[in-house]
Amino acid sequence: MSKAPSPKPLPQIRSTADFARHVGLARTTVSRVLNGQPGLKPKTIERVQAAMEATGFTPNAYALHLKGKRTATVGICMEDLLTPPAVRKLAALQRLLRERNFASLIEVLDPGHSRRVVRHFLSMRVDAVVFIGHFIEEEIAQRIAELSAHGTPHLVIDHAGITGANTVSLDRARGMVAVVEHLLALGHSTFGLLALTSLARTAQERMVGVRAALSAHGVDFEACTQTRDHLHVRSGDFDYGRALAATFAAEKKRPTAFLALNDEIAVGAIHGFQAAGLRVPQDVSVTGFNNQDICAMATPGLTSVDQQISPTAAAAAELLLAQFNQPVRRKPLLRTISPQLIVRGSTGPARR
Amino acid sequence: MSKAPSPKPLPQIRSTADFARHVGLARTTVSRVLNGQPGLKPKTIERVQAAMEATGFTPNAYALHLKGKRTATVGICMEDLLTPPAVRKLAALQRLLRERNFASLIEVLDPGHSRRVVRHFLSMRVDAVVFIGHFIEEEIAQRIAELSAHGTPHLVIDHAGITGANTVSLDRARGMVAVVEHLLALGHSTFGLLALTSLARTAQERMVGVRAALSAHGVDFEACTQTRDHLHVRSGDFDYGRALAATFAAEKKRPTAFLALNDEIAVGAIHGFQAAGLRVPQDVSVTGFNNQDICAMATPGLTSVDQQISPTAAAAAELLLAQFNQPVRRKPLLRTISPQLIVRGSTGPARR
DNA sequence: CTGAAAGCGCTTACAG
DNA sequence: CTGAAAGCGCTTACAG
Repeated sequence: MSKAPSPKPLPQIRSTADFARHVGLARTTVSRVLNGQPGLKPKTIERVQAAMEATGFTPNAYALHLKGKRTATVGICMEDLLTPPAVRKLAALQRLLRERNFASLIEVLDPGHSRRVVRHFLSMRVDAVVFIGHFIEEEIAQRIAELSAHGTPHLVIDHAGITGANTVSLDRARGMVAVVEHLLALGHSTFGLLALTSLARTAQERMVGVRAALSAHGVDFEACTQTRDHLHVRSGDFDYGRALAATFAAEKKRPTAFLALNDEIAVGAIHGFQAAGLRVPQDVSVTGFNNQDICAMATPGLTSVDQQISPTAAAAAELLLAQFNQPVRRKPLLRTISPQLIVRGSTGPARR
Repeated sequence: MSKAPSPKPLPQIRSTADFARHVGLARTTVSRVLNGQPGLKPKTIERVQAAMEATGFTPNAYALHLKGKRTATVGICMEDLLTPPAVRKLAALQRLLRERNFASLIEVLDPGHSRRVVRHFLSMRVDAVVFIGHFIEEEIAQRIAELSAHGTPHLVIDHAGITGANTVSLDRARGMVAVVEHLLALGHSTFGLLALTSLARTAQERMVGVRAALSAHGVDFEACTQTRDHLHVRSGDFDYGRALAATFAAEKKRPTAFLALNDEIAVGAIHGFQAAGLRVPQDVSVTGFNNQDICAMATPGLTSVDQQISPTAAAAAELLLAQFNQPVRRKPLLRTISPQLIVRGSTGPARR
């Protein structure tokens, strides 16, 4: 490490008044330049800009917005920052907002803390509040009602079905329809469900798709699906998937196709089956959900359902802008994103 | 979807003046309650708090901080939001800051845009600016100099060696020393380097460790290390790793141990070797770096180097607080985190 | 282009 | 507990 450079002792400029004095102009004139107002000599503009560069002066945003200017800030509530698909949506949305000169305040929303976080956002006079992930339904419905009462736009990404909420969500049922039809086409007629019996909303949405697809093809749901979810504890998804697969592998009559709640569980299941001497996809087919990076890294590659991050973020940005332009609405704005099945090596023809 | 609940028509309360009128108290009194000042009747406090609940009034943060109160905000510049270890550090640090009642502004720093982002943070009068990731060195050094001139605390996480920067960084060289010693102990004496010849600082740091460990054990670096990095284009890391492995696999005399720049490349390499009919670790050992989730999901599990996220975040929070308490410093604050080798199935005794 | 003034929503002495 | 007042750093007419 080399030494720190001695910081140049800049004149302490803390306000436009200080700054105007430093440049030798009126405060009003400086303000005009800063706000790009017309009727100024090019020379004056240059002088101010040069002084900005030299001194690094930045007008106090807190004073600026107090005067009523839009804060151009969006508050984003994240379920957590450890779920890759959620973070990818965050990244994509933040990029779109940045392009439109919106800054974002990001907070992780621990259960029960949403009120505090949303109030902080409101005190920051955000132009909108976005929720990304899955939350406690009543809690968020409450927050949405408060935001609506305040006239603050909002948007929920991923968590469908919240009363009164403007929502962008993935059609998970449709994703599972695609999975089931893919497997039916490969000749499968018995299905193992991995973690799909969860009471979580996203699991239930998926189950709707599974049932619909099976019944549309004249297959009896009860007779041809099986689960062992209750036999293991879901601590880590990878291990849970492996344990579920181990259980199925030890049984004589087992399904030929396995549908997992997500990619981690699916990859765990592949490991579990392989460890038990079964081949994927020759003996059993396995599918995931989310199409994360790990799908490509599994052996064989994991057939999964892509969440379509870019279209999701684009729809989100669109719904936000729509609310900025026309804040008061009767009906919630709803947008559904269609997922896309990505077929890889983990699914193959059913074993006869 | 059910209908939106008709939002209760709250009286429009926009300021403490409105609010005080609504409660039937003086503005000053309300302000006292809000700031927890002494000498107030419990009844008054209750009345105000009840009204806060009922109306959802939140004092305007922009007016509040204008009066000179600390904004209790930290600006965080991220290299990107798609690198899992960086996001995990962000999540851990944000949690620690939140516990101390600091909010965080998070921005992705595209190359060349750091000035704009940092100026935005300064206009928001953040208490500190944090950089997480690897950046263009001169660019960030420049920003740090500006922040220092402004008297704004800063911290760089991960990018070691920036002139004058307060830094928390992983001792990557030490991590590689651990890897090399582990492999030497297993009897390996020839090493394939996967993507480690990159000019990126983090790669060079790792190479320092490799060289040091080898020479400490009397092994000639030139004679016993090989690379094929130049033969392929690094577009995706997984594919790059696979391609590099395929090249090595096709050669007769090849190293018995392979050290990858990161986990993705290592997992790709495992796939590449296995596709070529080599067994891991019986024929070749492979190591990664970062200890991401995918290490457990690979077959066999990937021996890797853990970044020690929690200690990193803790050190970061500590250095920030130190600066809040004593803003002006001569020497940059430096903290080094020791990584930890995690041994899994991808490394085994060298083949005779 | 300048300068004096009002106002944004808050806090903080200060006198009652 | 109340009320009038000053001030934080900005913008925005307004008269010169």
